[in-house]
Order: sequence, then structure tokens, then C-alpha cells
Amino acid sequence: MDGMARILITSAIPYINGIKHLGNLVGSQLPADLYARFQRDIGNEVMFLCATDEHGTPAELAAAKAEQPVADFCAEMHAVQAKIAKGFGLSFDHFGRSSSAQNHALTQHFAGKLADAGLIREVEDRQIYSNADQRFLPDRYVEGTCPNCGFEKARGDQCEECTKQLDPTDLINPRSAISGSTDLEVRATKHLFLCQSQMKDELDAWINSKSDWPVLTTSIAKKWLHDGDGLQDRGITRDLDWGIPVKKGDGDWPGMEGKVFYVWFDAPIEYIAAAGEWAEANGKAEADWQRWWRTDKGADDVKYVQFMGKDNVPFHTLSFPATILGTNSHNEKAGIPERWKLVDHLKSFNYLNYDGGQFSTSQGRGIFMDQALEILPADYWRWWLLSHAPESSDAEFTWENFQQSVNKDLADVLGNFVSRITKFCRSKFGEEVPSAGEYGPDEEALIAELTTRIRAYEAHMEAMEVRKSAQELRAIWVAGNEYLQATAPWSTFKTDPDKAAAQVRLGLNLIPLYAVLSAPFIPGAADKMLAAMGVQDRSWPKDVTAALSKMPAGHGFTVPDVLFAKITDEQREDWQARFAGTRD
RNA sequence: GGCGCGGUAGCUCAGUUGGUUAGAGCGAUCGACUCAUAAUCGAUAGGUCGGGAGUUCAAGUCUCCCCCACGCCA
Repeated sequence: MDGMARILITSAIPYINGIKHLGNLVGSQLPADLYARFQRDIGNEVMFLCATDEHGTPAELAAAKAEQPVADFCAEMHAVQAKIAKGFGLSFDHFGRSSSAQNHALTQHFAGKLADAGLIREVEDRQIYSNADQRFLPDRYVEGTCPNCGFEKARGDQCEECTKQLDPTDLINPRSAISGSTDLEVRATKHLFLCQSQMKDELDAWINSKSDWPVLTTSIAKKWLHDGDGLQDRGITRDLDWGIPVKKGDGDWPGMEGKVFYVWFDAPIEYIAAAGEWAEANGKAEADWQRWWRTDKGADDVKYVQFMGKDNVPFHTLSFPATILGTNSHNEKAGIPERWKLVDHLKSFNYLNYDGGQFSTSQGRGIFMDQALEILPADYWRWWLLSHAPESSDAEFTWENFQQSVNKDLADVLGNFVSRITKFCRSKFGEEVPSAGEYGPDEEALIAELTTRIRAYEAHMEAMEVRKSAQELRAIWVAGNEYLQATAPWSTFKTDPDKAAAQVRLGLNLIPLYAVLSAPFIPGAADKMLAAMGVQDRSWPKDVTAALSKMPAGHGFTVPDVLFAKITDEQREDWQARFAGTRD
């Protein structure tokens, strides 16, 4: 916190196909937002980027189901996701789209660089083509009878009944999962593979240098690096219409006409492209976004942090870095200055389960982001999800736990604190900060405790220790209640009104302090607190004594409405029943 | 089957490079207060740290075996 640091933050980009559930939210976007808000609040320069991941077969099929052109479908779903993200207070500097012109250009650019570097090879392959659908079918979109167990709805990649790995050509009576057509044929096709295996040692050394990354992150990466025959090359193209056309930079790629890049290749590049979209949307120059991503153009002092669920770790620790490292080392050899930023810290999360099972997008099981906002304000969800973030292991959402935590932490400890001190002041001194009395040992002790705790809170936030941060913040709220309980201004008032005035003055000043500290977790309530207190100064409490004088004697305020209404047993039971099944 | 992450009070979790009587929040019980959203504050109870063996002066913390849950891969 000495000097202004520059922090680049990206959250795993959600797939365009439908609204995400709370498990997705807590695994990437929400903790990323917490970190972004905190870094901004302590005065650092932040670029927080996210986007929708729009390419691939699932998007095409969802669009077909909605009877829409896929581009229209994506545009519509992007708007829906953007609106919900806003509803949750996700403070992206830009929420982009992997289908953007910027991503097309960059993806083709990187592919060209990798080809120049000798890191791309062409592979002849035979794939199932559906004449009725007029398209190649990805393995899992071929259905048929399992040759192993006879299950009639086995998928071309694996039989879900006997779990045997399959090749689509193994299936008996194969048919298209899209149209049901049996008019299928095997056709020869050609695909590009990224030669990750060539970069195994470089990636290994890089991962090994990251001693401060979560164990979850490095263990997944090392497993992929060393398991079996080691890191495998991966196909980066597909025979689809919807996607980024395969090109070598600006030029054509002979033999690859009509093919597009595979989503996992273009999706992470969208992190970079989103910065370009940000620049375009805000009337900025190329240099303005490049200073975040190009180490040869000012991004050297940027700290880049990624947030994601554990399922995304392999792509972010191996495939995307292979793209960046391969490009950079090629440029170095060729004497080209262009260098791209690699991730500095990768914060990964386990899964959040729902009431004894998994959240499931495909089965519609659990609570989805739009539904969550329909029943409660974002702050309730933000607080519970973040204070129970699945950091060390999978975590579980239950309605009982949610009700209990939220009622206790938000309504009783924080909300009621604001309520009790403002109402007491109003009844004894009116709606302005009383001026009489001086601070004494009780107040000094409180300030000392708060200082210690705030420093601990900052350290946890800086380290992205989400649960610990929440715990410390809660302890800071509790300290206010302890102070009131110990000094008891309602008693003091009877014998020494001046002293009570000083106690109330301090109590009131805790509200804007709490608002600023809590804003990364519960931005909505923080705004309400500051507004009610008539405080515009949102500066971070580097000095607690100074921070506790934002409401000087005579400063007017209003008693805010109840900050957090409690969740009643009836509501809980109602929601429990409503979200017990699956969504259509 | 292989690998990975976990298995610590009723519940959710902390436990740094092995070191005095294993901690927190919630819940429970008791008490204090009555300003407040029947809120708050304090105290107490509750754990052979999944099981077993080993290393060590000393192990929740290291080693080995086993059991359970979850995940990834075959």
C-alpha cells in the first residue's frame, strides 16, 4: 500500500448458454469482484475484466432450440448476463464478448505467432459428418448403442451407463444427437494442434516458481504436466460455423478453410481482447489497454490475478500460458519487441454444493443468479457466498445455514448496530452528532483494537483469503457492539450526559468506518450507510483515529431504514420448497 | 484402478517451519443489559484432532498402511 500499484484482474468467463448458478458465481466472478473492489478502495489502479464465452456447439444448439440465429442468441444472452452481473454488483471495468472483433483479431494473431514458432502441427483426423445436419458432429453429439453394455443412449465420447470411454465409430446404430438422423458418414478432416508437449519443461519450471499459489492450483497443473505420458498436445480447431475463422494472423491458412478455432483456445485470449473492447467502448487509445497487457508497453509493473473454479485450472496454468510463452519466446528469437503478460497469481476455488448434491446447470438444480436476485438483495448472497467460499475444500449451501448466517451477521451484528446507535442518538441528542465530552481510555482501547483488526483484514484481503477476510470484518463489527455494551451510553446518559455524548459521537462515527471497510463485501448496504450518515468521503482508514472523525460534532444524519431484514422461517421454508426441484 | 483435495467440538471452519492445558463463529445452557431488527454483551458445557502403526524428548502437524467423502483421469 505504499504507492499506487496496478492490478489486472480477470474472472473465468461464463459460457453464454444460459444463466449461471451460485456455484459458478462464488467460484470466480464474486471473489474477483471482492478483490477488485478492495484494491480500488485502498487506492490502487485496477482493471477488472470479464466476458461471455460465446463459441462452440452448445451455443449453436441453444440458439437452434430458441429458433434464433446464433449471433442474435448470443447478443441477447450477453445482455441478460450483463444485467444480472450488474444486479450482483460485479464491478467489471468491462464485460466483453469472446465473439468480439478484437478477439477475432487477437486469436488469429496468436495462432499465427504460434505457427511461426513451430508450435502448431496439422493432424489428419476422421470425424462423423451428419448429412441431415450438414455438419461435423463433436463426439458427444453422436448417440448410439454402447458396444460394451448395450445401453441405447451412449454418447460418442463415453457411455454414461458403464462409463466406458468410446470412440463415436464404436457405437452401434449411431445417430445425430441433434436431429436424430442416422444419415451419418465418416469423413476425413484436418485439425491444428498446439504443441504443448514441447513446452512441458518451460511450463513446469514456471509452475514450480509459483510457491505462493493455492495448492489446489499447482497440484492440478502438476498432475497434467506429469500424469501418464505427460502434457499432451491439444486440438485448437473445429469444423463449425460459429467461431473465429482459422487464420494465420491476417492471412489465410491453406487447408483450414471453413474451420474455426476451438473455444478453449479463443476464450482465454478474450481476457486480453476485453481490454481492447474496454478501450473502444470508452474512447481510449490502443496504448491505454496495451499498458495492461504488453510488458513491452508498460505492463511490467502490473500484477495480474486470475480467479476461477478448479475445473478451469488446466487451461489457465498450461494451455493459455503456452500460448503466451510460445509467442513471447518466438518474438524474442525473432527480435520482435512484442511481449505479453503472464498471470502472476491464480486463485482457484473448489465447488459449492447445493443441499446435499451438486449445483447443476444441465439439470437446473440449485439457485440461479436471476432467481437469487428475485428473492433477496445482492448483499445477502454476496455475504453468505464469500464468507463460505469453497477455498480449502468443497462447501455446501443449505437454506438453514444461509438463514442463520445472514440473520446473525448482517441483521443482528451489523444492521442492528447501525440501528441502535442512530436511534439512541436521535432520542437523546437529535439527528446530529453531539459535541460534548471527550474521548478517554475506552475509546483509545477501541481504536487500538480496530487498528489491529483492520490491518489483519487488509492482509487477508491482499492475500485473497476470502473466508478469513469475512471473519475479520465480522469481528470489526462485533467490536462496535462490545464497545456500546461496555460503555452503555444509555446508562451514562443518566449521570453524565457529556460523557454519553462522546460515546455516541464515537459510535456514530463507526458507521462510515464500517461502510468503507464492508463495501467490497456488501456494496449496497455500504452505500446506504454512507448516505444516511451524510458522508461522501470514502477514503480507506489508513489512520483509524482520523477515519473516526468523518462525522464531526454538529454533523447531521438520518436514521436509515432497516439495513437487513431478517429471513423468516416462512420465507426459508417457502424458498426451500421452491428450489427443491429443477428448473426447466 | 491411478492421481488430487479433504476427513479437527452438534453445524461451518482456523490451526504457521512438529513444542506449554487443541481455537473461532453458529447452535445449546446460564447470566448481564434494556439503546436496538425479541437485537447486544459475558460465561459455561462440548473434541482419545477418521482408524492403526512408526519416527521423535515432543505429532492434529512428519512416515507407512487402512477406512470414508468429493473430484479428475484411465
